[in-house]
Amino acid sequence: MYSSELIRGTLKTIVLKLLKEEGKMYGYEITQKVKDLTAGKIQITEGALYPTLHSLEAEGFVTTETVHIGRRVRKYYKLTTDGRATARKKLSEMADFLGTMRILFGSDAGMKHA
Amino acid sequence: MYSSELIRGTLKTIVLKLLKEEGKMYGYEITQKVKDLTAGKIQITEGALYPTLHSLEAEGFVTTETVHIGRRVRKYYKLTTDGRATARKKLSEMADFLGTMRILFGSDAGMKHA
DNA sequence: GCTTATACATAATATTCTTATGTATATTTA
DNA sequence: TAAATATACATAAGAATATTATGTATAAGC
Repeated sequence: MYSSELIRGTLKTIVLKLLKEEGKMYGYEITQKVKDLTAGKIQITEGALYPTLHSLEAEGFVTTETVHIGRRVRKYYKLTTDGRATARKKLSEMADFLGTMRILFGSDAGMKHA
Repeated sequence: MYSSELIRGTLKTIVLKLLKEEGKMYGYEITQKVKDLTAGKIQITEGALYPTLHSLEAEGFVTTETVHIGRRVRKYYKLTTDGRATARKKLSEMADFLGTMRILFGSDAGMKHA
């Protein structure tokens, strides 16, 4: 796990990226997907995720659909047209930002898997 | 300029990195250096920087030396032994984190200058 | 003389996260 | 089969870290 301050600020962008790729996802699924993709290094907490999802909905970037699985409830999130535009913007900003970080921290930073 | 949320959490690490490289720096110099290195994309505000420097000092990671330039005052910051160890740790964490971000956002992310 | 740059600092506010707590169903394992 | 773990949602109190605004003062450029 990273010291949480680094992850701070990236959550919304991560969620938008996943929704853009997967079409629709529910909260718990998002936490597991991120955990998988990052080998457990990033573990999104529920206290952070659900408020973020709710705020994305309030901003009109996602719509929800509630599905019953047996007696349990799942709430799927999916991007709106606005949400797709925002995702594109945020993702391009993130790509640019990561490039800038690589300049700041040396071009070998973040290349462990190369 | 990036939407501020992305930069959030990286400030302390940026400062430690610069101090490690430059030996000693004063506050204003740090803001200019970061602005230069990032082509203006990251502009550290004073309200963020000075509290951060003060907290690094309170934690024992830097010492200060006040120098008079004419009638004006400059406060130089320099890493302690503890500070150097922390810098190493933070920088390696940052490198790892950037690698993880590149996995999450696609390996072309952050490679604009390649 | 006026504007901009240099150089420090702090306070009120906003944002975003952690930690703790709550509810409930489903599955695995001892 | 009882207990533990996993699935699945949610919110509230508090902490951390930034923004924005404000304050003080000297130096340089136009």
